[in-house]
Amino acid sequence: MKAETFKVACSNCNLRELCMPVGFDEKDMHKLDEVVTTRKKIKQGELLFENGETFTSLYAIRTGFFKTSVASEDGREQVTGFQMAGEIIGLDGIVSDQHTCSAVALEDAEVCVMPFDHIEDLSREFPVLQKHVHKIMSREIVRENGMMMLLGNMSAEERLANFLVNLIQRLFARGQSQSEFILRMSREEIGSYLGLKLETVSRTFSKYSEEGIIEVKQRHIKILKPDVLKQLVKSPNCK
Amino acid sequence: MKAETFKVACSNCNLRELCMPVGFDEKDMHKLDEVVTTRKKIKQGELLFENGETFTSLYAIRTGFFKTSVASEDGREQVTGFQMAGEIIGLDGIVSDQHTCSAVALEDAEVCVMPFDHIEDLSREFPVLQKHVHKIMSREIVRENGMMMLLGNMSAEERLANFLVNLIQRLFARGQSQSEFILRMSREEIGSYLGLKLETVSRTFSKYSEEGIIEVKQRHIKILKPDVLKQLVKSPNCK
DNA sequence: CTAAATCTTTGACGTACATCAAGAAGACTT
DNA sequence: AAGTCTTCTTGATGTACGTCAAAGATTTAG
Repeated sequence: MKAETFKVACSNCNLRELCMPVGFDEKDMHKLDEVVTTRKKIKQGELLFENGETFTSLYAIRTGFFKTSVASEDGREQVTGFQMAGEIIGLDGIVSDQHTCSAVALEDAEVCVMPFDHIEDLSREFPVLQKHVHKIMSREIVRENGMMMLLGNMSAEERLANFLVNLIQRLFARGQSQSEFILRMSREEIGSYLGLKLETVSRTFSKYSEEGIIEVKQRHIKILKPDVLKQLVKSPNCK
Repeated sequence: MKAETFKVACSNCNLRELCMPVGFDEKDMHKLDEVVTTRKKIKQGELLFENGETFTSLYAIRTGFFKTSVASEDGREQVTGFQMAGEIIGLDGIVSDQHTCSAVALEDAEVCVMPFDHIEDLSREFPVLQKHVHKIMSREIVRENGMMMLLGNMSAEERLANFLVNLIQRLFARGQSQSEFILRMSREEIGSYLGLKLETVSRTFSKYSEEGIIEVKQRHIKILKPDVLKQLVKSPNCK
């Protein structure tokens, strides 16, 4: 059940600053529109791509929310990231021409399909696009370095604080409320991402709640003391 | 104390198949030599680059062995990788024009310095180089996804088995003995990489040793039952 | 509107790994 | 060759988080 497709352009996309390079003049901007061939709608719970699937395209998220995950031989799942509007997914597929993780929509979503061949062709023509692609990939590498720090060194409390602060920052960058939001993922998915069990995630939420740092009602989160939360975060030290 | 530098070429480098793209003809091959400006020697214990340092170049390891690590605000260290001959380091620096991790030589080493500007210029000219750069970055992303699985889901025994099997495979690709080798890193560094304490690493080595899977004498490792070790590895499932 | 299914919370208890500590084995120094 | 330092091993003990279980809360199905 493949979702509908549309023909669209980056040049007048309100997310452009989040997902595409700046510094294009009018003329080049329209050439850049060629990066995106179509849009695609993904319903909640559906796969955008799956482990093992042939890699053809990167996807820019226009609306909605995704999780990516890898699976071990014996079926354990590790959530490797949560992605929202303006973010690019599919980079894992480049190395071997097939995806090594799966991407599932956690709410109804729409993505811009960017065939990687187009991206490569255009980025030979436009150095600013080339640079941008490199930065996107490097950013992902740096993010995962940070996740290794989190998974290898941090306590449950630090992990969850990290998770929440990161979420807040990304919501802020999108002009959404930083103090109140709805989690798109289950406790189990948060746990998988943070290397914890769902019970531990739940207990840690409760602990923060008792301490008056946040207010939790199922998936509704209200941040009462963002500063306390930020103090709990010992993010990788960038000089 | 900056190390000496040399002028050299990829075209006659014995590691080319590990670190550079194949499918170049004679003429292009010599253009590719421009990627590497100089070589640089790094003594054991010295830094190749450091967190916070301005990013200029990627480095291809010619000889020697490195670790990369990130540090948290409060000083905890997370080893993010061990790199050997033919591997490329420095990708973390691209996104913000400064390095976010540090690279230390664990034995005397020599690297090829590849200014990233050159790489970008040349890869606009040579699609095969462009593709190769993309694959290197994607490979690192996939590797780190695997590390997240390891750190988030695996027992100490699985982690160490994973570590050893990975090491063996990379030694094999370099024509070295897969059954006997010397670890270049301390128990503490292995522990940091695997999200364990050095005592746990040591105990797990001892356990494998008691079970006749490996022979351990300090940093000398002999693999007696590679198959048993491989069975312990539940690597990410690639369809 | 009721029933079933799913998700979340909370409690009681277990365990894998961490911590603390001390000795042994190498590795560098003079 | 003796002494110092660092790394590694092993034991005893502690603890943060996992596991198991049951009772709300919420969503979906009929």
